[in-house]
Amino acid sequence: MCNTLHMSLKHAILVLLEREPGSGYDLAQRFHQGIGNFWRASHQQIYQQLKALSEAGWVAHETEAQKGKPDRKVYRITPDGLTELRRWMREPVRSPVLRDGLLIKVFAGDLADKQDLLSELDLQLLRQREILAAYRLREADYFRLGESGRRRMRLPYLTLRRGIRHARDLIEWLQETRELIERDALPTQPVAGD
Amino acid sequence: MCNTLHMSLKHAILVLLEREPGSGYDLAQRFHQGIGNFWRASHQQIYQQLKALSEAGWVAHETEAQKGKPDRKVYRITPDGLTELRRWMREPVRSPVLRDGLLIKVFAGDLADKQDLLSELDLQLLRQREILAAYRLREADYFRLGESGRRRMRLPYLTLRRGIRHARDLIEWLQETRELIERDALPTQPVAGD
DNA sequence: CATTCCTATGCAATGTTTTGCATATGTATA
DNA sequence: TATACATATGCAAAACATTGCATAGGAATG
Repeated sequence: MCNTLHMSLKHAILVLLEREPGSGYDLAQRFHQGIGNFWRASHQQIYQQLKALSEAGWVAHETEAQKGKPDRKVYRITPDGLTELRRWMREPVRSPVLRDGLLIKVFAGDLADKQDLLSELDLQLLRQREILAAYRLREADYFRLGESGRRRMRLPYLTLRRGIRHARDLIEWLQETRELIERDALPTQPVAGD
Repeated sequence: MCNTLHMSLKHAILVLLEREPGSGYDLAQRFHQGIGNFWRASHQQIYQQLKALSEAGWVAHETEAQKGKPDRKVYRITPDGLTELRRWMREPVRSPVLRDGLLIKVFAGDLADKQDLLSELDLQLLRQREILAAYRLREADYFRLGESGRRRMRLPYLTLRRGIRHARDLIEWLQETRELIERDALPTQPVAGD
């Protein structure tokens, strides 16, 4: 178990637990917030991985009884887990998997009804604008922090900047692409810049 | 079999076969080229999916004997496959999975040696610059096409534009992030634009 | 008082992707 | 003449991810 080189959901979990111990439920929330911008995981997946991490000895837990609510299992990273995390940090990352169904649809757009394709693009525009708005709120929170808070949250904020840029760039592409498809037009210029 | 709603590697393969029949090997090449910019697949995966697609009746193949080399199985999309592909084209896409280990490392950068983190960023910069250069060559090819060729390749080119933008944007982020980490500095302004 | 949502956990089955191996020949390079 | 690389296919096992279900009580809404 856990003998393959790259694994990353496990390490994403270890990173979160290194910052602060928490239950599977907590982790699911935190994935939905911060780290979830660049690594998504369902609660089932998190519970499965916590089990595997326990078996590997990289995390440990204590059960906390709660009145009314079900018990919480509060996980924390172990010294072995920290060692493993540091090892992983030194190893080069694999390039992220690219899997965007929307681009397949655009690529093969001739097979679809033009209106369908346009509404798909509109839907994505809507979603990305919502995502960007949420990121902008978090960014504003960051800039309301004092000097020391900003220093402490510097690295997470740098990853948020990546998310903001990504959403902003995707929105621009969606807009330009939508317009070209609607007008049945060809792009006249290469993508600007570098 | 094949009863789940969203599946996309299968559909990416169907899209390629709709454009032109080919063997598993051919498809692996084509993934590496065009569609591979937004959907990557190893040859093992392609062979597995071709088998599943055959069993579902969405593709069919004939074996072509070759002198010297092993036989090729040339796959083509069936009428049922085309029906399925059109159905899939009308269904909304799931949002792409985000899984970027580099961002986990930046997020948790305090655990790592600063030099390690910087060289990781440099490595990514190098890779992305190479990717961007390759995209730019393909873009130049596109603009050398005549009016009719450009019209025919319009949609694939629009997806290439997405790739170019993405690489360009990532490079900018990598540069700015690298510099901030090197200088131990805080970003002074929110990400510009919208 | 019924319905829905939130907290909190998890199993079982299925589906997808990766990893590691295996085969076989032709052509080009050192 | 070794060695490597490109063509061409695939199996088996493990790892990873998704889907659907299940439990259970409290708090809020209608």
